[in-house]
Amino acid sequence: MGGLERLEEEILGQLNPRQREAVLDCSSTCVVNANVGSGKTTVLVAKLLYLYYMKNVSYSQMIVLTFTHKAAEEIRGRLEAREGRLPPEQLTGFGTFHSVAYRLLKQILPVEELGYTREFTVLLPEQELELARELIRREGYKIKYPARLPKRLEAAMRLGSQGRSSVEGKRLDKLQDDIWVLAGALEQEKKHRNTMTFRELLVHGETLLRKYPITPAWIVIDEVQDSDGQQLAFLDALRGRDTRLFAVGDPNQIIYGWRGSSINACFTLVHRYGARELTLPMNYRSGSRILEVAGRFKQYGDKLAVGRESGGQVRIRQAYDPLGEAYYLAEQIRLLQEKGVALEQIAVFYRLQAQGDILTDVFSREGICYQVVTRRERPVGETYLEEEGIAIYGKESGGSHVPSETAPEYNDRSLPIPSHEVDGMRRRQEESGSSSGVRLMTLHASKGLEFTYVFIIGVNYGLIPLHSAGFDEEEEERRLLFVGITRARDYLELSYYTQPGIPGVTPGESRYLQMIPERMVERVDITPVTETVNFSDKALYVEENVKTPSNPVMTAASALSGKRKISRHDRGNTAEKEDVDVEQTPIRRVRHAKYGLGTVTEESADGIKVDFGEMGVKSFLKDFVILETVAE
DNA sequence: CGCATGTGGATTTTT
DNA sequence: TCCACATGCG
Repeated sequence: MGGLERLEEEILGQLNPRQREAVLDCSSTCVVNANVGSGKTTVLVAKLLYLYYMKNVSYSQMIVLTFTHKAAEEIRGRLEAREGRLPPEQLTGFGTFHSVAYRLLKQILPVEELGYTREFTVLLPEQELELARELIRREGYKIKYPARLPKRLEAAMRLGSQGRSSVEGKRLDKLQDDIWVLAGALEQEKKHRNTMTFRELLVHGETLLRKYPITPAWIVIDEVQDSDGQQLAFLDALRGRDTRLFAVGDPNQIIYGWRGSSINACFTLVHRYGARELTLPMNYRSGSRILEVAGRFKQYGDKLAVGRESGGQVRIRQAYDPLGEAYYLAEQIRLLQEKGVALEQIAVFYRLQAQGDILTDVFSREGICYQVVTRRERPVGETYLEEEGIAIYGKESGGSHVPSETAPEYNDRSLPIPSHEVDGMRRRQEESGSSSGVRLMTLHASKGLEFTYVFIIGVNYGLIPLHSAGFDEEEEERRLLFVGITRARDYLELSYYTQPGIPGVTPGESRYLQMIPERMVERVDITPVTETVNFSDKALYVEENVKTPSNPVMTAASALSGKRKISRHDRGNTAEKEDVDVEQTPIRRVRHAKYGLGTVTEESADGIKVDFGEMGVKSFLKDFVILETVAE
């Protein structure tokens, strides 16, 4: 008895009262609203331990669902840190929605009923598209908007045959092409080839679970706020009569509404199952100033309780344009680095991936070590699937059965690493000191991470919130900024462009920045480091910039150490300089890899027109073209 | 074929 | 708001 009590104390001892309440909860459905930094994963793992030791629920009777492999690994890792290594057969219910569905279909559910065999494979999105193109070629389907095939096909598949009849003949269907026929044929073809997409893992899993229910004792879900309709339906089918459901999430961090259903999954669960709702208050990992600012963007639940202890700084800064911003950041980062700050403790967030390009460009030239945090261009899903032993279409599944540790080697298929990343890595190796580099990422990618210094750039109207964001999306944009802000531990800097040079982006600060009371922030107007150059010519720019000693501006480093040397510059002066520079446009000769030598005839903020003589006059987007400036 | 007109989609990312 | 693509007319 004493042993059991000691064990309970060991599991619950580290928790605060609210966390403890969540772990002890035994309602049939419980939704925990976990604020940022409230110890969500700690609670989740404690819950699993508590169920195992105190409630005698074996791990194989639990289904533990996450959205990403990373999250699944973290939970398993923390559990195993306490439990020692657990045999995989006990953990078949642990993993992402998709991997759990996969295992059920492989091992328990009668897939034959749906026209599949146990040897089915998973069809990756690109492969499905390839299959569709093959069908178009083979059957001679006429499909309009070839460039939009992925989206149109997805819509057609989602709506299915019902969607077809409901849309047929109406305005939506006036294109009169074979997209519906293609969708049907593709469905057949996938069954014929014994393969299913990620989505179909859940769809088919749901269908079969409804007919052949399994009854786990507990279902535990991490980050519920991210689930879409299909995942909730799968969950509903997975849940037996006596299954208890424990879901943890944060409605303030719904930033993926655009790819799932627009309804909030937390609210859906509460309505559908009459769930008990609990709230975990925030721990003060961020400085109170930063929390105060974050509170302006919080939409659900209690106001953030702000402790009295000071700490954490928030600054709002004006930047000239994206290039000037990049050089400013390079400077700031160098100063922080000189102060001994580890580069991986510094992060820059932006709204669009394209905004990262100019940063990588400038950082490379300036010798700043960086790392772009993206998942997009790499076959991460594939890598993980292979590690989990999930059979992928077109690759030899080493036998009819489930995962074995013989993972075949197809690493040669991995996509090429973008060159800027190679640069970053090379620099990383050269500089023996820092192991990684400054983190550059979209606000979306920042979710779940934490840094000492955070710079959020381009907080202009038209970027944050994004210009095309409608009324519904607007709230999500606000949550996106909330997520970004709450990643900062000690220092947060928000900046906007006065000359964004991006279509649809208004000069000047976003309405969101005006939502922050002045008393919470310091405002800084910094004379752009870049004001003296025609920003179209990056190469030229660098040369001039290197020669120019940098302005004595207030830096993030000095701000934190208390030394303040703000230099506010006279605006009239700045405007004059700008005028002068815009007018001087020297004749420039450039070289293009394909068209050879040419003369620049016209140039705007993001476009450039070059006369290549016999090859003709070509227009390029500056972001994509590589032009070498030729000296005369 | 060239041109005018209309329409729908744009950005964020995981499995 | 702007851009790419489809369609229809001359």
